[in-house]
Amino acid sequence: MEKRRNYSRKREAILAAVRSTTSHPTADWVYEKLKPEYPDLSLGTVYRNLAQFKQDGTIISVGVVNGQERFDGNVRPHTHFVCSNCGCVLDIPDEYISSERVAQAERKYHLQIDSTDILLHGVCPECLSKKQESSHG
Amino acid sequence: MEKRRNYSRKREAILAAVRSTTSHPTADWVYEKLKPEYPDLSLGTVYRNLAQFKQDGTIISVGVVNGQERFDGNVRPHTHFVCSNCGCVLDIPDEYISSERVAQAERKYHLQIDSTDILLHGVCPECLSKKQESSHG
DNA sequence: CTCCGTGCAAATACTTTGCAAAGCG
DNA sequence: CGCTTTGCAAAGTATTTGCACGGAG
Repeated sequence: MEKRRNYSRKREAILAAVRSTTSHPTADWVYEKLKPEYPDLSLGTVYRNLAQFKQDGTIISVGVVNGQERFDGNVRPHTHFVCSNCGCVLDIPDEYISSERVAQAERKYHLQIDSTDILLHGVCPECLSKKQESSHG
Repeated sequence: MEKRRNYSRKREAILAAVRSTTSHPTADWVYEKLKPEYPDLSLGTVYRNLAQFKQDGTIISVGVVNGQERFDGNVRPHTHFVCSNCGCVLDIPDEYISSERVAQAERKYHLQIDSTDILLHGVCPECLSKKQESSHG
């Protein structure tokens, strides 16, 4: 039933790349990052492996930002912030919804809830300070 | 500065279509729904108007589900649930994050937060009961 | 030797865009 | 009339997939 999984150096590298950053990378970012060390790496492989990791729960998907899916190697519950100005994705360490409330919602609405994603949208600190500067001019 | 906005029967129809349902439609759904009454409607127009409504805050985007952006005519704060089995999007009336907590996060992390989206992932009631049935067989 | 993993390129799928024509004010 | 909106079709972009070959067990 379970599919056998062979070792692959590239797969390891892809996972390591996602885990190496808090930038919530795209498939293409991972590809570009690994390309120098793995010149024959192909984008399809990156996509295939990311999809597999995501399905396994080894990584999570933050969602699609500006048309590109963003991944996160940090699978502990936390919150994400997306800057509508520069498109960056930031981690917010706080967890705003307790597992009790999730369990409550499951009962109340007859759902099975597997994950809880919170996405805040707005302007990041960096973009905020740039805006302030320019408004002084 | 503000761009002038002309009346358009099709634009009205597009907004009405999104508001007419709680299915959190895609651009294509809106297009197909209006096509019979507006045979010369084009998909590009639907995309253009949805983008505009979203920017105006007249509608909101639930996010991208299975590669397609889902919209919602209900702009009051609420929560969304996405079924990983059938892809449906359900409204959860509850609001899990108070505006006080949002304001707190803004101060704590030096952000400007414009919207708070909560996306629960799991299995919807309908798919749950189907699974139960089939496990009896 | 037998499957799994991959490169490559083609195919998909959704969304965006340029342009000329039609519509609103 | 001037600016907005649209249809149409082409282009753009991210992602997926088929297939033959190289690699792990």
